[in-house]
Amino acid sequence: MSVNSRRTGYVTMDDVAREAGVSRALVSLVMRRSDKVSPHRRELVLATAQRLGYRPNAIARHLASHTTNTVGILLNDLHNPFFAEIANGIEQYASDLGYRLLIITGGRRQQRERAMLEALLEYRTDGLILVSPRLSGTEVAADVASLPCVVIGRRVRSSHIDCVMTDEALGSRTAVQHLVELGHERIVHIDGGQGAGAGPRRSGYRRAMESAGLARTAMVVPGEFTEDAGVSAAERLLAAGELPTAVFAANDLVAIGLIDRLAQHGIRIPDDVSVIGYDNTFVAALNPIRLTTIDQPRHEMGREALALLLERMNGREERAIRLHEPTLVVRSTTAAPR
Amino acid sequence: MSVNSRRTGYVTMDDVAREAGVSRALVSLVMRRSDKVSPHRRELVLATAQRLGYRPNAIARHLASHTTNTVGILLNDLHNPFFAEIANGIEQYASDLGYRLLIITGGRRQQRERAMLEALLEYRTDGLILVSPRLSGTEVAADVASLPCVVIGRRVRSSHIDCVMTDEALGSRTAVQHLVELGHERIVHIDGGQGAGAGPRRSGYRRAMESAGLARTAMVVPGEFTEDAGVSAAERLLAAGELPTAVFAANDLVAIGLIDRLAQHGIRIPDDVSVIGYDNTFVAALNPIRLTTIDQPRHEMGREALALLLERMNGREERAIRLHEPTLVVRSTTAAPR
DNA sequence: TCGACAACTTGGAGCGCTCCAACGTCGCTG
DNA sequence: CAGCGACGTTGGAGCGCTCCAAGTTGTCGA
Repeated sequence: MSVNSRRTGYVTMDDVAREAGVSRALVSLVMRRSDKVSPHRRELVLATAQRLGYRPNAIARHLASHTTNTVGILLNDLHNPFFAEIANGIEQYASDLGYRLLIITGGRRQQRERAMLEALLEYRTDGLILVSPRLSGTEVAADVASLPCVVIGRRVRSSHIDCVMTDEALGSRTAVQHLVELGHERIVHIDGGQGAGAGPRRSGYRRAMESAGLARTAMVVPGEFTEDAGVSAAERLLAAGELPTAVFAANDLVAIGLIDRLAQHGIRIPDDVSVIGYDNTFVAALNPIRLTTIDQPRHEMGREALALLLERMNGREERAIRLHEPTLVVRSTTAAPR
Repeated sequence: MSVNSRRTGYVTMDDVAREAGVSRALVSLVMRRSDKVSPHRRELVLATAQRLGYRPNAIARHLASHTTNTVGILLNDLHNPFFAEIANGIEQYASDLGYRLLIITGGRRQQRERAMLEALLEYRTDGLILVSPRLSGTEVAADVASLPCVVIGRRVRSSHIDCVMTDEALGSRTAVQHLVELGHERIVHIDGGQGAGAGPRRSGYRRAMESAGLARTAMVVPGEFTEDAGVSAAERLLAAGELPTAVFAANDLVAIGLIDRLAQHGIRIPDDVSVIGYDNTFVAALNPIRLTTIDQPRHEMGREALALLLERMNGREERAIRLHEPTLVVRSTTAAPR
C-alpha cells in the first residue's frame, strides 16, 4: 500500500501513476478523457485505476480547476410539492448535462435563509439558482455579486441576475375571468401573505375584478401558502354570514383546505361555491380532488433556469427575464353559480 | 487589488493576511473560531475580512482538512412526497448541526443510480445516506466501502452500513388486522413490484392473512409505487368480476389511484370497498382524501439516519439497525363490510 | 540519413486552505 | 537577573488535482 493511501484511506492519482509507471499528468489526462493520450497508455492507466480502486477526488479537482460542475440551489422548503417539482426539473436536466446539484433549503425564516445562502456561496459553485427567495432583491444582488445567478418565481432587479417567472397578473386575470365567464360576481381572493408571488397575484386579482366591473364586490381575505390558511379562511367566510359564489385561492393547498372546511359545513363544491387554486401541483390533479387551477410549468421553469445559468457561464452579459404564461386547467371545482 | 483576487475574482486568505499585516495562519485560526487568538488580533482580522469582502473557500478548506462538513444524500425521486419528507427531516437536523447536504437523485433506473452514487462518492462527503436505493445490497456495500453510510428504508447486510427502517411485516400485519377486525375476509393486496419495501410488505400480508385463517382468500395484484398502478389494479379487479371487500395498497399513491377508478364505477368507499394505504404522506391526510393508512415516521427516520451517521463518524464500529414501529392511522376509507 | 513536425509525456508550479513544529514575548519565580 | 512556562503567532509543508511550458519520441519527405 502506498504512502498516500495509507494516509487518507484513499487511492490517489499519484498511486495510480506510480503503479502504472507513468506520470501523474498523464493519469490526469486520461481521467479527463483527453484525446491526446495514446490508446495503449489510456488502457493501461484505466486498468490500473480500476485495479487499485481509484476514484477521482472532486474536491481537489475543483480547487485546481476553478470549476465545480456543480450548481447551488436554494430552496424555500423541500416539503412543498411546488418546490420539489421545480427542483426535480432542474435535477433532471442537470444530470443529463453532467452537473451536480448542491441543494440547501432556506426554511421559513429570512435570517436562516441568509445564513444558508452564505454557506452556499462558500462552496464556489459554478452558479446559483434561488427558488422563491424570501430575502430582499438588493440583499440577494449584493450577496451573489459576481456569480451567475438565476431567481425563480420572483423579479429581482439587478443586471447580473436572471429571472424565471410566470406572469402572475395574467394568471390572476385568467382565474378571475374563468369565474366571471361562468357567471360569478361575488369572487373572493384568499391571498398568500408574505410569500413569493403573493403580492402580484393579489394585485392581479384586484385589477381583474375592476376591469370586469366587479370592483365593488372584490374582497381579499389574508392568508398564507398553506392548507391551514385555507381552513381559517373558510371559517372566516362562514362566520361572515353570506358566502361568495366563488373563491380564488392563492395556491392549491389553500384551495384544498378551504374546500374541506366548507364541505364539512355541508356546502357543496362547485354547486354552492366554485373554487380555483394556483400552481397545479400534482396534488391538484389527484382524482379525489380534481381542483380547477392555474398551471405553472414547474418542471419547465426549473429546466429553463438551469439553461439560463449555463448561458451566463458561457459569457452572456445582458440580463434575461423569462416570463412563462400561466394557463387555466379546468377540473371539477368550478361551475356556474346556481 | 491583490494578485490573487485579480486571478480568480475572489479575495483569499492571503489577501486578508497581507492587508491586516498578520500571517495567513492567523487568519485561518480566526476563521475557524480558535480561542488561541488575542481579542485584539481577532477583531483586526475580522474587520479586514469584512472590508475586503472575504468569504472562505469551502473547497480549499475541505481539501486541506480532509473533512467536508457535508453529507451526501442519494434519493430515489424528489417528486415522491415520501422521499421529499425524509429529505426534509434530514435537512432540518443537518442545518441545526451546521452540516450541508449534497442531494443527488438516482432516478428510476438502476444504471443511473449507480452513476449517481459514483459521482457522489467523488465528493468525499463525510458520510452518505441512501434513501430506498434500488441497487443491490452487495453492490452498495462494495461501493461505499470505508465511508460511513446509512441506508433508509431497506435492510442491507453489511457490517459497516447502518439501516433505518420500519418493521414492514408488522405494518402489513397491522393493516390486515385492522381490516379483519372490521369483519373483512376477502382482502386483496396491491403490491409495489420491485420498489424498496415492496417485498417485505407483500410477504407480511401473506403471513398476516394466514394467521387470520384467511390464506385461501389471500390475493396479490402486481403493481408499482405509483398512482397509475392503483388505477390499473382497480381495472383488473373490476374486470375480474367479484370485488374484494377490502384492499391493502402498497402505498398511499396506489390507494388513491385505486379509489379514484373504483369511484368512477360507482363503487363507494368505504361502503362497498374499504381501502388502506401505506406511508401516511401528507397527501393521505388531505381532507378530500382522508385515507386510512400505515404511518412511517419519515421526518424522524431522516433525523435518525443522520444521527447514526454522526455516531459512525465519531468512531462507532458496531452496526446499528433501527426498526421503527409503523402505526395505524384510521381515517375515512375503511369501515365494516356491508 | 537528417531535420522538421506531429503526437505524446512529463516535471513542476500552483489552487486556497489546514495543521504543526517552532519561535518569539511576557510576566513571574527563585 | 537568568530561567521558565504560557500564550500568541508564524513559516512552511502539504492536501490531490489541473494546467502549461518544455521535453521526448516517432514518422516522413527530401
